[in-house]
Parts: sequence; C-alpha cells; structure tokens
Amino acid sequence: MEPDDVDFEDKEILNWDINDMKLPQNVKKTNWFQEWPDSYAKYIYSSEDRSAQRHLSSWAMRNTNNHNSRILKKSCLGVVVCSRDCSAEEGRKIYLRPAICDKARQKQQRKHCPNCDGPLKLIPCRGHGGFPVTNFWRHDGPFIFFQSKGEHDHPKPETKVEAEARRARKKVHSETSSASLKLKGSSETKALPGETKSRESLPLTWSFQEGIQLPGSYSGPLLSNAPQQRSLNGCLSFSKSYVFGGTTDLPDAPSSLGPTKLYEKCKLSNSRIYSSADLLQPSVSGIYPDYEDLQAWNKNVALGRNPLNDKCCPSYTFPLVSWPYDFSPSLNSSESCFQQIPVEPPAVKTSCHQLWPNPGADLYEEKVHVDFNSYIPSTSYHSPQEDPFLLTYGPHPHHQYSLPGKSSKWDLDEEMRYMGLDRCNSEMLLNLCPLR
DNA sequence: ACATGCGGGCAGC
DNA sequence: GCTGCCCGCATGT
Repeated sequence: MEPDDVDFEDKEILNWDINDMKLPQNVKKTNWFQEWPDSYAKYIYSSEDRSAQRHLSSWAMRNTNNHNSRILKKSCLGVVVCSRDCSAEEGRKIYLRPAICDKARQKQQRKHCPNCDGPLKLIPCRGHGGFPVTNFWRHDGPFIFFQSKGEHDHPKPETKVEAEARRARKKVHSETSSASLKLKGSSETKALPGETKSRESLPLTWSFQEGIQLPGSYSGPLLSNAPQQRSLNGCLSFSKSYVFGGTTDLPDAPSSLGPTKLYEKCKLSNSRIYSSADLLQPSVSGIYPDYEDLQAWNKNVALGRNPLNDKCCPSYTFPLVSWPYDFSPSLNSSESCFQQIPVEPPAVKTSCHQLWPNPGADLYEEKVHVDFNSYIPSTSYHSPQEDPFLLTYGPHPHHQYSLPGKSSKWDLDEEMRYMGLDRCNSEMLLNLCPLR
C-alpha cells in the first residue's frame, strides 16, 4: 500500500510500539505468522494464531528477562557453524540451530561438526547495535503484537523442525548403532553416537548462496522410519514455495530469473520485492519500514537468506492465491527450491480482507494439524525443474472457502481433489521430501 | 533431554 | 530506570 493510501487509522496502526500503553485495537487485518522476522519489523497476529501464541520463530530465540510480565522478550542466539567452514556435499554449509537451553547449548558446542568432525562454534547475533536481535511479544485483546529490533547479521540456522528432525535421526542412528554394537560385541567408533559423517547426521540446511544442487541420489533415511516421517511436515513447506512458483493465474512469471534479476524486475514493476510470505498473508497495511534495497537484497543472499522469503514488501497484499497450508515452519531447503523457481506475482495492488476476512489464523491452525503419517512417499526423486506439476501447479483462489472444520484432520486426498489433483500428484508433492 | 516461560539478581550505562 | 545477561525453577513435549 502506498503512503497515500494509508488513512489515519492505518497510520495509527503503523506507528505503534510494543512499549506503548495502548496498542491499536482497530486492526482490520492481521498478519500471517512470520517464521523469519528480521529487521525492525512489526506484526499483528490474531490471538488465535497458534504459532504466535507459542511465540515461535525459526531464528533461535531465547527468553530474556526484561522485568515486564506483559511483554515477552526474546533475544537471538545466532547460529552454530563449523569452525573449519567446511562444506558438505552439494555445497551445503553447516548452519546448526543453537540449543535454546543454556546447558544444552554448552553441550552442543562441545560436539563436533557433523560433516567434517571439526569443532563447532557459535556465531552470536550482533544485529542490534552489537547486541542480539530482540523480539518482543505482547498479547493485547484479540491480537498478539510482535516487534523485532535489529537485523540478523548471521545466516539462518536450522529451523526448529529441522533441528528436531536431526536429533530424532541421531537418536535412531544411535539406537541402531548400539544395537549393532551389541551384536558385534565391540566398540570401534570414535565419534559420539549419531555423529558419524553419514548423510543422516548431516544438517538439513545448506547455504543459499552456494546453490541448491540437490542430490539426486539422496533418497536418504529421511523417510525410512517413523521419527523421520515427522519431517515430512517440514518438507511439505515446499508448498509455500510452489504457491509462488506454481500459481498459473499469475501473469508474467519469470521462472528463470535469478534473485538479483528478479529483484530488479520487482523494482521496475513497483519498487517492491515480493515474497511468498506476502502472498500467504493478508498483512496489516503499511506497517513495515521500507528498508529493502539492492544492497540489502545482496546481503540477504550473502547471509544465506532467501530474500524472496523475507518481508521485503510486506505491506503488499494480494488476492488469496496462496495454498493456505504451510504445514510447518519453512525449511531452508524449501527456500532454496523457491529460489530455483522464482515467480513474480502480479503487480496488483489489492486487498483481500473484504473477500476473505482474516483467514490466516484459522488456516494456520489447519496446517499444523496435518497428519501425513499415512502418506509414505516413495524414495524416488523428482527434480522440481523436471516436474511439470511443480511448475504449473496452481491452487484455487477460492479454495479457502472449502476448508474442513478446525477439529478435523486434513484429508490430503480430499485436499488434492480440491486442487484438481489426484493421489498420484499428491505423492509427487510428497516426493519432494527426499530432496533434503 | 530439551524448549519455554517466569522471575530474582547483578552489572553497566 | 533501562537493558543485557546469568541463574534456578517449573512446566510441557
């Protein structure tokens, strides 16, 4: 929304601060949950938004006592990297999620790089005047207000889902190892259980800047047992990317543009960069600082972020062309895939709340309850580039009217029928998971 | 085991 | 007073 379009009430919404005595209550549109809030962002979530209720972030944020029980403050822990700066196969960098618990974090730093066995080191966040970026949460009426201060000066760590999945795999691997050791009656491993250099111990994240050459041979153990299936939720956040990349009703889709060119194209079109998050959420109009420029864009790329997935122009809202199910916090891998298929949304300045009043929170609830345990994809690998389904897939704009009730778990087959897809195609979607 | 939230306490500005 | 940070404790997953 352009400044001219911001009326008085919008300005009021624009100017709030988390420390204000009174926060705006005339909020017309709440934001969809932001997994990677950065810079001096402010969001207003519905109090029904479960992720907001849990004060989640894909950054590793720890609770900080600010002696104010009304405002929850969290500070960023940074990212754990390999001190040798090693690269795994396909150029993946080691960006581990710092443990939130202090003791667990100390323990974590005594461990070794899952890739090269070198020592790990914690890169602290210094993005807020030399101090960690801080996030503030405040519940007020029907809203949850979020404010971020500082700009992360380090790569994105694993998401919580990824870190949990990795721990689960380590646990499985550890149990498998101990079982086989019992059988062999010998101990030969120097590394700690689960810390071998096997693929299953590798972090799930890799650097954005080093490309995303996905291992075609990597069917991996990810889908081979129950704990790992949980990461399907994370895998399916691919959908978020393909919402963007596959929305066929969006004109002028530059599927082959790189990030910088896409940025330039966005600049030319309306001095804004589009993000999938924008597509996914009806935003509070015009409450975000317009801080993005090409330098920031390049910085984001250099920091391993996908600028397309950041809030580059969050004040921009689109008709709801999104697949409303995010399933989980996004994965860096999905972001990387998103980079592969960047598609520019239409330069349509519009607001959707009149048609779909604040669907965000409820929809998000749906997506966190999806149960895919019964859907075990095959381990065959479908390259996104090769998969016409992924390139042409377009969710139905009116789909959000057809949601099942909150209480029901989502029936994927039914969902796919809504999407005009059959089981075969739904499995193709799930086959994206081995990409990781 | 770990994440998360709360609150006491201390130190620096 | 504000802020950052450490710590212990409780609770939930």
